[in-house]
Amino acid sequence: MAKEKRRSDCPINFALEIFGDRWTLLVVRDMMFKGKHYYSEFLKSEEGIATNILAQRLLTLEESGLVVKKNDPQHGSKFIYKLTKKGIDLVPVLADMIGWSAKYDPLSAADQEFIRYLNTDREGLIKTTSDLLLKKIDE
Amino acid sequence: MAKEKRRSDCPINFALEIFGDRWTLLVVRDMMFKGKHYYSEFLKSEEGIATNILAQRLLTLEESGLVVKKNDPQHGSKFIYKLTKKGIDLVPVLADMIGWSAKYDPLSAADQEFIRYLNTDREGLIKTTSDLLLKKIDE
DNA sequence: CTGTATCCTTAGGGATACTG
DNA sequence: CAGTATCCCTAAGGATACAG
Repeated sequence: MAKEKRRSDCPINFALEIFGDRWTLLVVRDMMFKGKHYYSEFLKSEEGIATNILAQRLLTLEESGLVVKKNDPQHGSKFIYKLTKKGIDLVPVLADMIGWSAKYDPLSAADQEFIRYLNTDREGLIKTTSDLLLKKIDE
Repeated sequence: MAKEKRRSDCPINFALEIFGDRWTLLVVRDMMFKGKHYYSEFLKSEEGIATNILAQRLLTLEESGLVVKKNDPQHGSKFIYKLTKKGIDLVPVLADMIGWSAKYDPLSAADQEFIRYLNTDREGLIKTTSDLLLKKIDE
C-alpha cells in the first residue's frame, strides 16, 4: 500500500494503475449504475468480494479521489460512499465497456434498454446518468 | 490458466475478466495506437513487461479473440500480432480512458492533438482509428 | 454495521537462463 | 527472434474471527 513509483506517464497506464484490477470497477459500477452507497451493499454483490478486499479498494478509491466517504446523517453510525466528479467522469468508459460486452458476450446480462439507449443516443445516456450522480454529491 | 468459472454475467465483469489487469490493455494500446505488431516491440515498451507475462497475455488475448497471431510473410520466421474486429471495437473504451487520464493526470503524456480531436469530434476519431486498424486485418 | 486482523493459499510477476 | 522454463518473492485474495 505504500506509494509505488508509476511505471510510465502513459494515460492508459495511469488509468490502469488506478482501476486496472478485477475488483475496483465492480465497486464503481455498483455506485454508478446500481445506486449502491453502503459497505454492506457492496459486500452483497453477486461476485462476492471479500471484506478485506472491499475495505482496501474503498480506501484506494478514496485516495485516488474517485470516491468520498462521509458520515451518513440519516443512518447515524453508517458511512455513505459517493462518487466524486472524477469518478462520475468514468461513466463513458464504463458505458462503453458495457456496450462492448453486450456485443460479444453471449451470456451478457446487460440491460437491454440501456444498450438501446447507448446505441441510439450515447451522449444523452451519459448526460442523464452523470447528472443524476452529480446531483447526489451535494445531498 | 485453466478456464475458471466466471463470477457473474454482468457485462462489466465480463470485460474485467478479459482485460481487467495491469498489463493486457498496455499490449492492446501498443497495437491500437502505436502500430506495434511484434513480440519484440511489445517487450520494448517503457513499462517493461516481463517476457513470460507478455507471452501469457498474448496467449489469452488470442484465446479471447481480441488478437490473431500469424506467420509474417515479410519477415520469415517472425510472427505478427494484429487486433481483430473484437479488439478494434475496444477503441472507444481506450479512447475514453485516455481522455479521462488526460483530464486528471497532471503528468499525463497524452498526445495533445489526440485529445483535441477526441474532445471536438470523438466519433470521427474513433472511426478514423478503427478504419485504419480494420484495413490492416487483411494485409 | 463497518470495518481490522489473521491465517493461509494461490496468482502475479521480476530475473534470468535456455531452447527451437 | 519468439518464446519456455525456472526460481523465487510479493501481492492478491478467500475464510473466518473479532473489535469499535
